[in-house]
Amino acid sequence: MINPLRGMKDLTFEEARRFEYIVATSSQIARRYGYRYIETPILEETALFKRSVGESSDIVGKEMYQFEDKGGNDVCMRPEGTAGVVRAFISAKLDRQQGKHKFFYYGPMFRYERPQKGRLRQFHQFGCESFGEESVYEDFTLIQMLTQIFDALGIGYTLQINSLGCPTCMPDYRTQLVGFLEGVKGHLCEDCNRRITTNPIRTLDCKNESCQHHLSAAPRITENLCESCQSDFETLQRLLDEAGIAYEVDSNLVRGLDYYSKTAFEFVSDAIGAQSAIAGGGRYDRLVEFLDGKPTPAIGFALGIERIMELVQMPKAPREGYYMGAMTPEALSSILRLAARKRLSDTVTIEYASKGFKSHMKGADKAHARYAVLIGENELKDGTIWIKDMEKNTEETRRVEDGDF
RNA sequence: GUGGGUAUAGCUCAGUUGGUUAGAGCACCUGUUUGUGGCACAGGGGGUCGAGGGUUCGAAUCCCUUUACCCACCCCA
Repeated sequence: MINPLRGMKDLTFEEARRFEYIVATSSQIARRYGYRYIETPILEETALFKRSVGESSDIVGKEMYQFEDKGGNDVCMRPEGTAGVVRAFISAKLDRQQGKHKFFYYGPMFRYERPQKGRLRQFHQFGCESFGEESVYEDFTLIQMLTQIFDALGIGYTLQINSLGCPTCMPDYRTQLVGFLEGVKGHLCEDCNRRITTNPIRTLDCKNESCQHHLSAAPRITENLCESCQSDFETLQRLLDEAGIAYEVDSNLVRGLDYYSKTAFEFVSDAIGAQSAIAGGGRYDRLVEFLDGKPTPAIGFALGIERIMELVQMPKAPREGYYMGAMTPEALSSILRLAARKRLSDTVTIEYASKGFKSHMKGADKAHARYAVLIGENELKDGTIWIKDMEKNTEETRRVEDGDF
């Protein structure tokens, strides 16, 4: 027997239903905020991710499905969605227009990690990217949209926010932080020592307790923001307060991808194990430029569909459509004709085998059909069908007219 | 990459100090007189006990090896 590869899963039945429901609910809400669907390739040039996600990140450093294709190209299965959308934005030359563009997407992402609860090698994200909007009101709106999505899905969460600064204030802060880190480097773990040169900000969210202890006195980005960043961060908090959206400021919240600046946020659940982030995002005003586009402010988020599948409150599936069956073999051709007609507008399940009444009733129940439609000898003779509403428990015999009933 | 745990029916799991043809619940199929689903009752199909080797008269059970999965570290949505 051939099993799926490690860290890859089939979704069927109830799981597939959850998946569809999350995508449908999220898409519907995103559309209300002006987002439109975008589909980008799963396979991209490796350079795209190296330049956007960042070579210092673990994702690019050790988790990518990277290989050479038959044409000798260095390619990668996308490990996240933003890079591809930004690349598509630039490829379509939308960066040369002045307008605002909002896109949503969903689909598989690939990271070669050790699987565990809430972490697969092929997993799915739903995401939104907003281009051309500089205002912090957009940051707020995006967060608001996420709360609306989670509320619609019946999911509880904690919202954490931070500001990562911008090219004006970040370099100074970074220098300050490196200075501090050099002073305590003897007490920090191996990873953090490496990060001092590769990506010092990442030390802040090191999970090592000893590191956290020694980093507690580290300078905080939120206390070293430039005027513009500071004022935007304050505005964001005021807007959230006014909207009644609860949040925590976590100055150690550092997104794992290098491209974020200013607003960064994360939605966390305490009900799904160690992999608790259910959505994350932030502003990436410099990314379009890094990928050779014209400077364009942008902000986005992604949510992890599999993680949310464990939390979503599903509405009860109603009985739907028709179950049709014959109680005498001669009636099957009538069943087929009627089914074809009904299928122009409704879901129809056909039982090809001629069976007893009770057996058909069981079949209709199992098919979760709203209506059971049967033809026996009497009905065939009279040109009628017998139909029962499985929910209301009402039944009648109807005449077939114009091939329909 | 590092730890720990678990592998018995489609699913969730029992299986006593090694002892006859390996069990339960759920699910599935067929019946309970050719006309009423969910309920009940009766019957049925389905397992080389993850794989390989060893100890033994005898192994699901003890020992070794191996693989897969799960959880945690790490990473992140």
